[in-house]
Amino acid sequence: MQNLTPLSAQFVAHFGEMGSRWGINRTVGQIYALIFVSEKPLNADEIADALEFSRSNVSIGLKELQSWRLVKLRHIAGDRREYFEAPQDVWEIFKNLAEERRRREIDPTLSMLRAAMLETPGNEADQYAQSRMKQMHELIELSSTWFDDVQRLSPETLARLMRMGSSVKTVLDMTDKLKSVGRRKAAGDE
Amino acid sequence: MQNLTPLSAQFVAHFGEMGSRWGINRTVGQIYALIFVSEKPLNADEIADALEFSRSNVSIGLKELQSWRLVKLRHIAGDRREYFEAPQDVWEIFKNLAEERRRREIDPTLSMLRAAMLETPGNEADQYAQSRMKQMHELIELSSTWFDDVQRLSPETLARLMRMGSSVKTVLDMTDKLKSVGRRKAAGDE
DNA sequence: TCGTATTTTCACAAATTATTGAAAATTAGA
DNA sequence: TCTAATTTTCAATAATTTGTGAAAATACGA
Repeated sequence: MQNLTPLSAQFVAHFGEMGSRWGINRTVGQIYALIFVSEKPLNADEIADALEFSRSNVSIGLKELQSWRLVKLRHIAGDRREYFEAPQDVWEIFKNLAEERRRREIDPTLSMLRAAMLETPGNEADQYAQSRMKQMHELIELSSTWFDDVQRLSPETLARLMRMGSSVKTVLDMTDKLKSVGRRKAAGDE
Repeated sequence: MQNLTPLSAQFVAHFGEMGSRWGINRTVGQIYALIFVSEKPLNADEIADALEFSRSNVSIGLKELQSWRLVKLRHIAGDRREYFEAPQDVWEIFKNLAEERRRREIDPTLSMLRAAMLETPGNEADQYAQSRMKQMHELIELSSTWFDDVQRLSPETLARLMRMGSSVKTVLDMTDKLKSVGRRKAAGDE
């Protein structure tokens, strides 16, 4: 790799290797890694040059990264070329990625399952199959609306929640107790 | 697909199509779907038969699913063949999957980043690159220890937490207030 | 509008991954 | 140990995905 320090080269190579596990390809992984660690935005030629990929390959890779919202297009005054950079805030990156994955990997399944819920099972086996699909549907629905909610929290709140770890349970229990007291004060049990 | 009701056939086909997005292949996706909606455990021949795959392909697919901990091997009395089933509890499935993904898709990156943190940056660009890697490392570390913690919660507690959605913030704030009162009572500020 | 810098598309070649049938290995009883 | 049922491996081929260079399209300033 042209011009890369060992530190960056290692990072780029790792992203290349992991790319396929992450559902992007080697090239795309490397391009992203390069952009991520670069202080200033890069143009396609710089990337092709640094990674020794063909210009067209870089073009396709950048399209792919844009579709994942992993890179942002930037224009630099007095330069016609398109420059790319990764968002500064890693939380933003995380959220974009999660959203995009959800859109591609989860939502289609959710609608398939919703449709399956509406069918009338034809026999005993079908009835079981549908009940399994229902369980899956509920789990996915729950976790994805939860994700929606959490996503709306500020990075600070989110980080706070995470640092809290499993002690959320204690808080949850505490809240329950308070709520039940409130309920008892206000009216009878439901 | 041999013997499958339209409902199951649709489900199986969907998992086949989504497979590649999820990092497994079409065959593996379909095999899993079939096992998931089946009331009783299935053996490899039944699967090959139902999906019209070669026996060897099914064997490879089942190995793959076992490595993901998505299917469990079961033996049936008086039958030498190996039978496979999916865990009953969808939360268990979710957790297994998440754990396995983490092991394969996140942990290797975490160690690469840890190693990168130890290097001494050679120049200004390297210094920036390392700071970016540090940001990434912190984010991943935080979310994965959080995941460890949350995973230890019972399915009920977890479901409760999720249903709570964004109102966790309120609870968090409340807790902070209580804690700060406690601190003030006990000693001075830190 | 033209000319040029830049990006994108596309057909093909290369590489990788999936699938198969047959052969080999394993397993459990007789 | 031998036999038969069952599972796994493997080499071949098929299918899919990735990467390239050249050509086409686009965008912008003169």
